[in-house]
Amino acid sequence: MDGSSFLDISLDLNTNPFSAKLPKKEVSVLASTHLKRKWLEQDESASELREELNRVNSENKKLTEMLARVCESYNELHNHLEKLQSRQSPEIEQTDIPIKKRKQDPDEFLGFPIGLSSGKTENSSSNEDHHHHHQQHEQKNQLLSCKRPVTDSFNKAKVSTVYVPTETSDTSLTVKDGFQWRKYGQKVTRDNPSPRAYFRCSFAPSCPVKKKVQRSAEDPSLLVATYEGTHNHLGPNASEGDATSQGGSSTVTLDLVNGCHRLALEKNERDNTMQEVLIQQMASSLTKDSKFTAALAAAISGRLMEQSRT
DNA sequence: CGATTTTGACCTGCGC
DNA sequence: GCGCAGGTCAAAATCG
Repeated sequence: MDGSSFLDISLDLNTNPFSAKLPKKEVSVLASTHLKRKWLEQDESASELREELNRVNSENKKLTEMLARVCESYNELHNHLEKLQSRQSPEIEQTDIPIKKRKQDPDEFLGFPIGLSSGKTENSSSNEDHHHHHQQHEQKNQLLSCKRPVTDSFNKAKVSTVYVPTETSDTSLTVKDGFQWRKYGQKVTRDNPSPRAYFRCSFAPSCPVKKKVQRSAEDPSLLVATYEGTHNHLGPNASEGDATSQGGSSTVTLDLVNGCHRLALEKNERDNTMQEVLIQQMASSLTKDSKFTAALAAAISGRLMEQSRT
């Protein structure tokens, strides 16, 4: 996927909405000194405003450049990752989306582009090889197996994995993704000392989405969130009904993760997971930058106001 | 007081 | 058939 296809870096941050409306210095004949003073005051504040706007404009430019750089490095990373993947597991390319069954051949699993299943080195000993395979199998099943009687629709439920960097001291096992979740279970699993938390979307039973969150055994600073299924509703911050309706609301909620998540779901399973990992990391680092989020919020609200005017 | 979380019990599928 | 492990349920506890 081309990074720039979902991130329009030509975004007009709209931080200069008044530039076209600045009063031209037409000298009119002012009859009284009172009026003259008033005009001088206005002129002064206008020049102050202009200065401020210039400053904001240059900041805007810097942000745009920053964004372009981020997209560039995203594309580089993505290409690099694809190259690595095609070199390491060419057979993977030919397989379809795996069915969630315990008997699933581990090699067919496509959901772990990074780390989790590659922490142990390959060993030529058949016994250990088997053991290694078994461990991989277990790890993968950990995130995929579903032993409940499943309906057809559930069987087709999309599974995606998201890695979220967190503080190692944070034991809450919460991943902020814009949706509201209700925890319904927690379990300690065999090959990971940290427990796994089970969440259902708060809109359940109408929304079938579930997620599992567990700290990565290999990198405790990472939370591994596994999503099953797709939301059949908007996020809690969105207006009800039509996703495209902006409804003239002046509130802008930055939900980069969610938006990208939805985009990624349109691709196949493997790409989906890869993209989400990268997107998640990008989004989390961007949303941590308060300046960026503020500027983006201003830009979006500016756009909305502009649209509502036209 | 309703919503949410916790946690032990129970269910289910799989391998032996 | 049995044991194991992951997933879910539901009563109790906690929170806002």
